Amino acid sequence: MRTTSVNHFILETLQDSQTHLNAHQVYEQVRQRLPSLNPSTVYRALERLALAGKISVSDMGCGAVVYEAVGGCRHHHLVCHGCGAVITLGDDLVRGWFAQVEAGHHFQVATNHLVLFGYCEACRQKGEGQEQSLWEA
Amino acid sequence: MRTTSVNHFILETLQDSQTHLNAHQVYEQVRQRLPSLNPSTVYRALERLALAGKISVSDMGCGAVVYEAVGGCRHHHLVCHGCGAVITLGDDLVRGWFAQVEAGHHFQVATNHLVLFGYCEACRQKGEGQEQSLWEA
DNA sequence: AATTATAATGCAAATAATTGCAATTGCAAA
DNA sequence: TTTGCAATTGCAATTATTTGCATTATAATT
Ligand SMILES: [Zn+2]
Ligand SMILES: [Zn+2]
Ligand SMILES: [Zn+2]
Ligand SMILES: [Zn+2]
Repeated sequence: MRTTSVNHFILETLQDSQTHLNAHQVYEQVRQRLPSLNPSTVYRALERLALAGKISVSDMGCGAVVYEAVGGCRHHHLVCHGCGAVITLGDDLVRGWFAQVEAGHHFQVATNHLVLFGYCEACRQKGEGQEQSLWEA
Repeated sequence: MRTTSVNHFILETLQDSQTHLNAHQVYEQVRQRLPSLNPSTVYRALERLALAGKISVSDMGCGAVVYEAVGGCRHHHLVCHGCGAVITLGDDLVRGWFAQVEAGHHFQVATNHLVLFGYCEACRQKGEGQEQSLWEA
């Protein structure tokens, strides 16, 4: 990966924001410094940075895929299908399990920002996620 | 969820194919029985079936999201970034870990087809996934 | 500094997926 | 059955993302 200004600015933007940004948000930020920037350049740079392990790429149910800088303390998330709540999961529990998977399958896991969907306590009590239908087997 | 023919045919298509199909493939299949079918109807029906837990939705790195019927024996996958190899992971190891996550966070995990990316043994030996850059901290 | 090979970019076009809205349909209550 | 409501659909427009190709820029080599 070459040291282009786009790579640099995107990484800087994600590191500074410390949150999940979608491609358009990254584009708008970086465009302030590189006015001639093209959206497809951003998509390609994001893909590059992700493959290099410098950022994470995740579908968190927000319509567009979101990106985040992968810093010293990794983390993961639980996202509620009912209310959209995002719970952060430390890396300890995840790393340990990944190690098990790796050991059992001769495979090196690179996923650096796992997102699991489900239902939070509040939504579960409201009955969310209990959809039934006439089709049940 | 109502018992519409679209819901029925989509579910049947996915159950019969026993593989991962993308939205366009599902559309083509079902359209043979419902010629006036519209793609957006398929997307919406797929979303519905997924929310009801009858099918899984996953990005397996094929460009388009893929869907699969969730049958009796659940499974998950490891996908190699280097060569695209897809390794199937039984549900036992996954279910156990999900239970841990659920217990620790008052959250009911609904993810029914987990996909982890990484590098297979062969690609690891070829040096894939070892990309370095001039930027290393 | 000039040359070369290849990675990165811009642009336009293609593909994938979502959304608003009016018309239709399934389902259940009357 | 008939009626009424809400879920579902088609269609067009919008948004999100990818891709082909010609051009430009980076970094190594001469
Ligand atoms: Zn995060
Ligand atoms: Zn919730
Ligand atoms: Zn599968
Ligand atoms: Zn591989």
